[in-house]
Amino acid sequence: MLDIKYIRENLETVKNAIKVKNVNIDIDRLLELDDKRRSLAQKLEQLNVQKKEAAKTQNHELGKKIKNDTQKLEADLKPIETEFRDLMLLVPQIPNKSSPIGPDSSYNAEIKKCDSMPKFAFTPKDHIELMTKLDLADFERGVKIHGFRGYILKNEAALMQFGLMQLGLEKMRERNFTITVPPVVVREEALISSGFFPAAKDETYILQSKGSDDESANNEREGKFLAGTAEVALVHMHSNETFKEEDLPIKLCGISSCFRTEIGSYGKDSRGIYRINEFWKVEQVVICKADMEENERLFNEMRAISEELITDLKLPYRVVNTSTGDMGAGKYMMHDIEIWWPGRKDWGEFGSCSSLLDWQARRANIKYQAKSGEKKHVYILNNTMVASPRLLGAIVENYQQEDGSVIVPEVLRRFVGKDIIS
RNA sequence: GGAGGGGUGGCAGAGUGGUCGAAUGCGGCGGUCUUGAAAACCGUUAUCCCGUUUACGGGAUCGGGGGUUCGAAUCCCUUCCCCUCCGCCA
Repeated sequence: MLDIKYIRENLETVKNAIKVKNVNIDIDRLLELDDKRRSLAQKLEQLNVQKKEAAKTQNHELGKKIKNDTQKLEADLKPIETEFRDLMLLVPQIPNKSSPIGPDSSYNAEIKKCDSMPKFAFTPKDHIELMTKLDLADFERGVKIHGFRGYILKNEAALMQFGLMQLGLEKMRERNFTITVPPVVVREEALISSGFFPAAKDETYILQSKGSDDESANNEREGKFLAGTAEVALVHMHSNETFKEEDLPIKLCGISSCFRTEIGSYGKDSRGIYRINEFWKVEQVVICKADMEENERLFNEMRAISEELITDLKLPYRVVNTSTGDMGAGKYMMHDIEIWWPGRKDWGEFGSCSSLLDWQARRANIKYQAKSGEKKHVYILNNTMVASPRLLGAIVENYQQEDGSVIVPEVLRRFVGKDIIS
């Protein structure tokens, strides 16, 4: 969310952001609603003054009339407020100037690439074939249980997955992140705070809470949702809180299962473990003061942690500066780290490092008291630490040998108990 | 799943229809006293919004939403959360 005052005063900037981010929102309608709501609110305030007077003198006649007028005005105001609020949630963050402008990922710009790319003396197989043959994954039975995009991770793959998570956690601990295991079943508020709702509602699993047989009892009940990332919890956990500047930055790490419907990408990556409905993730979220230099410093720091992990795993990777249309409405800037998958013969996303500035903080109402005394919204950043089993696919494809066996990366051997899977 | 109690300012805690944005205590800030500090005493101390704009005016807020009433922290409905007891269960 942006400040409505900022929107009013920087209309061209906001309109441009809407354009380059490919967001569908009628900004003129928003401004019209803003005018209406402010003028109605003023009238209501005046009526309230009169109401107080009438109540003091116990003037029933006048009071009734004022009450009537108030109710009429309120009835007018309510739908305006609702529509205003709904539109406000769709206004995107103004993107960083360095981000390439373009509607989709084809405009992403490579800004860094590792030194050496792998060379194979044979034609590398993809992870589906490798994992199936080595009994590391069972896709057929996974589908039997879950349906389309189902999978079962098995044997060394299962061990490696939690080894990877553990490696990520060790890096988080070294850097004094607070390690958490937050809820993945979340209320709607949490998804609005973190910015996933209303835009990404399609991608979120909804749970029926209780009393589902009894419609009358269920209508008012709060529905619950399955979070697509621990970011949801890590952002919302501090909603309606005010930090002291000296306590920032707050560095949080969340371990969680993640759930995504992948509606809208039915045709994409329909096999394997690249795009699935449930996976595990270790996520970083950092809350800092509203300062661009601090924001950039932390952004680079967070990205470097991910790069360090990939370097430990000796995987070929690159970093791309994500284009405005691909980064998501709330983001100020986003760098994707991509790993080369020799079997797929393509770069595959490992994770995204993002800064949203105060866009989430305004939704979640997270502030800090600056040393100067004034209260400001915090800046919030997030980055993937480990996402698995996707990462396993990249490992298997890169560490395969001609006979179909897979070497276990050195840093993972202590979790798997062997050097080679065959 | 059943029965009951409760959500009030930074914290504790009064207030059950008007005089309440809210007693009192603690904490915070400023001052008096003191060589300094403590104690004591005096004063002050919520957030948000709108308009005017250095001091200003007004409004909203007692978990959230709705209702009753001339008037709601207070009454009613609903929802969220916390606590106690019983039951069930990992």
